[in-house]
Amino acid sequence: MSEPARDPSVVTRFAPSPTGFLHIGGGRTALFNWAFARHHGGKFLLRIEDTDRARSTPEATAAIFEGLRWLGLDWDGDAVSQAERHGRHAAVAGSMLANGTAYKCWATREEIEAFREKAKAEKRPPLFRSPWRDADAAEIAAKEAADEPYVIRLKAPRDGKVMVEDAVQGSVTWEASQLDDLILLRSDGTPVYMLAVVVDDHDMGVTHVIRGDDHLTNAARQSLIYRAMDWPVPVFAHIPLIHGPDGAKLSKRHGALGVEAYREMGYVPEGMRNYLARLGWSHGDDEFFSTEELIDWFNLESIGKGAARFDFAKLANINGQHIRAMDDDRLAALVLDYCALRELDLEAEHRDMLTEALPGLKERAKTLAELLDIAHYILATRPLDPDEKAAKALGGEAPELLARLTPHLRAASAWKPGPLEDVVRTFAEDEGLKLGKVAQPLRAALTARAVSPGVFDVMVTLGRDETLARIADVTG
RNA sequence: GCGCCCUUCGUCUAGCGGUCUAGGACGCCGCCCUUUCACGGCGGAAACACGGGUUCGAGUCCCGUAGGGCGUGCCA
Repeated sequence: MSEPARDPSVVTRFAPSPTGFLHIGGGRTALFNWAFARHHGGKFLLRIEDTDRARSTPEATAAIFEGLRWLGLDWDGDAVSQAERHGRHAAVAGSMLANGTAYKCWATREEIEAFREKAKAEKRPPLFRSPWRDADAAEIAAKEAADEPYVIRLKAPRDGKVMVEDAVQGSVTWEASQLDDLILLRSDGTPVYMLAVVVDDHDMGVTHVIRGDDHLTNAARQSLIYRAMDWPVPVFAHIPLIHGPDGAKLSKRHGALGVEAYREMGYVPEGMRNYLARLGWSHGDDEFFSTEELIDWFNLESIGKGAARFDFAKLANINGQHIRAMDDDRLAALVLDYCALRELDLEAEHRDMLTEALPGLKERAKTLAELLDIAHYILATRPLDPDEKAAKALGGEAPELLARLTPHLRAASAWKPGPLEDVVRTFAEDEGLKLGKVAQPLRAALTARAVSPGVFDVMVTLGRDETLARIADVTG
């Protein structure tokens, strides 16, 4: 199968505003940009849109870094701070003033508001049409002499069409009359988002802008700024947003969490990357794939246009598949990291037991949280507190049965799965019982759960003394 | 209000005019495997929003309708 040619000149970027955490939707946008850049062997840059000073704190920025690192999305070079580039933004606005693609506007907020109200009342688009766009030189000179505050606006075309070629949405067209003379520079001299993005993307050499489709209309406005500066317009790719299970906007209750919340729920980076990639992008019938495959396969053509709903069940499944497929060293590292995150202090002994039991545990867990729960028999100390199902398995004749089994266990030739299984099987046969009838109470006694890895493995992990002690606890 | 975008099983999606009595995955149901739970295997129910065109032929192209999303700031 022939894949599209690689293009090392590709430069993508992820440009979040620091709101205190990396939103899951932002995580996916970052992933797409990253995967696209890595696929082509190009660059993936990071820019923090901290233009809104009030909301931008070092902590908020750190949270973005942390989220990206956890997801395994490495960026090239240092993150760019948009706020630090305000001088450059203002200079560009100055250039536009000079080349006639922008103008100074002294309209007051009241004037603008009144204009919009009137337009709405007359059922016209509420787009402000500044009288200063075509004001005569004398009027402008008067204002400038008076040193009154002004704003710099883009001189947008009033006629014709504005077209954006989008790699995902196709070519999208607006009537020029639907676009207004957006403000480039505020009256306090600071740039507005629309200007800052264009200048930064241009200066950073961004070739592909991959972002949420809530920016589609912005792309039209931004393309006007590119043209005004005679800069090449990057390739736009507006990807559909992620919706909640009910089809409405993603809210806190169904997944609009920071990626760190998923980390806390026990999802692993491999699983998140796989699931997020499949939300809006596909590669034939492939559902489960590695990050290497994602990079190899990722393209803009296979991004869908419709919004995708977030589905925890599928995320859990994909995550479980990755946990199962993971090699034990990687999994052990993730488990220990997760314990630290949950502030679980593991004794060295327990850590070793956990590592040893990983093969049996990972088959049963969809998340690290589940894995730890199934590992309860390792983490808990005697006397165990059986859950409901385990208590049931320990009822009736179970204590007597286990009491009769105990001497056989003591006499086991070796404390290994094979010999132990032989002992229990022989015992079950002698008792005229199926293996399950013995194994289940045994499991309950040893793990206080009805679910665990194979009992014989559990016995080995626990060791002879602990195993016998736990059985003694229930046989009295 | 105006503009732009979207619409295949419950969900994520394949599908780029005939190979679609629409394929895969998750979830769900049943069976098998089995010391539990999982895993795995087998099978099942389940979708082209609606209405018009175009065409020999439409899930695939065009136009409406309905529903949904986004935008419409001296926010980003």
